[in-house]
Amino acid sequence: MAFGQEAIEQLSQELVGGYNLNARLLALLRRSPLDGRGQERAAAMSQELSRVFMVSLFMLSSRESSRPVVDRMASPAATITEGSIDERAPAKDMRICGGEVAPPRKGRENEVTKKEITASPHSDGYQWRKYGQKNIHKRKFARSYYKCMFSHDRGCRAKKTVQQHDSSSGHRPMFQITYMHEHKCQQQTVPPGEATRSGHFDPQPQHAELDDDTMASCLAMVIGGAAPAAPSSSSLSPPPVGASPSDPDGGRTPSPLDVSTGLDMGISCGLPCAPVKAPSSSSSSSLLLVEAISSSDRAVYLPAGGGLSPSTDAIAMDDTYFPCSPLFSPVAARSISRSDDVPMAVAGFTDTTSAWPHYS
DNA sequence: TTTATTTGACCGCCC
DNA sequence: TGGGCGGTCAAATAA
Repeated sequence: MAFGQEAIEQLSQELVGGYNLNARLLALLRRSPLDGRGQERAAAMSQELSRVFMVSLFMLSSRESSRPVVDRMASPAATITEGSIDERAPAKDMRICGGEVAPPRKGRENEVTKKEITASPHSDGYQWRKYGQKNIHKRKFARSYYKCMFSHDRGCRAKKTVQQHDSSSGHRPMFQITYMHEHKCQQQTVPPGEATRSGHFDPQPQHAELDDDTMASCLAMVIGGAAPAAPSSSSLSPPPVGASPSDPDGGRTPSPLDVSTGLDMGISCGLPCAPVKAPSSSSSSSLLLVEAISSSDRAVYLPAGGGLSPSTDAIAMDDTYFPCSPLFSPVAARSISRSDDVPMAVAGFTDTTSAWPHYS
């Protein structure tokens, strides 16, 4: 599930290979006209690029989930929805419990409407109130219980439980969310940047699923250096607030990038490929690493429009950069500062000399 | 002072 | 029938 350093390096190597290959292909195509031999070489390079895609996707899928690549492309991102499940239906014998099949255990009269596995347990656009937490037998992490914020006012019975996977305690925690009862409160999804005091929702309710175009765009950006599809206008709005990964229960501790902190960084979060601004400080590196707020993952930010140049001089400090995390997960982002005296205040470029994504 | 979260206690289902 | 366990309540606590 979690990406180890070795896996990340493998994936990086694959993508670096794809990048170099594409550069050669581009150079070849610019040599016009292509003779027969040139066309053959271009076709071979294209095939190799396809292989890079497949290998990379396979690595992602085999480490992140057991779902087939194609399946996940139809419903990408780090959220795996199991669809409508009613525990009172015959399927109850196949309860999913940390990826294992557990024996059936009939619960209260709670109609399970959906289960999903996600890195951002609050990405559903609804406002919830936590009403309990319980250590579950043989589970490493406590289960949190939430009610719809309007359960009292509007009689909405919607509930959800959040259970962190035992195997996801490392770099990329994953959570199983179980929803019970449909919302009857006509609650509007929370608009970006509009945080409640509890901060108990994901500010980008719809971002949990990337459409195919976005996915393809991100892939194209990684492999070919093309600019990603323009994100929706809302992605350029001020940075909304995401829940902290270390606090899946939606604690009240403000996020370091809370809107109210007034940070002037152009860091957006939430939507896939939301742009960030490079820091004004000088750097010789080509890579902006940011840490995802909602998943504790780190996303890689690439320069918009031109892809990455082998030359680090090509990185303009005031350019806009787009995220493209290895999992293409639409995550909220906050910057990482290597400076001890200004923790998490400004985005920082790493010291890597590689012109290609490097994860640390 | 208000509101949300935490946490121990209690309740009910299941084995 | 009793114990184990998950779900919920509500007082205490924190922000």
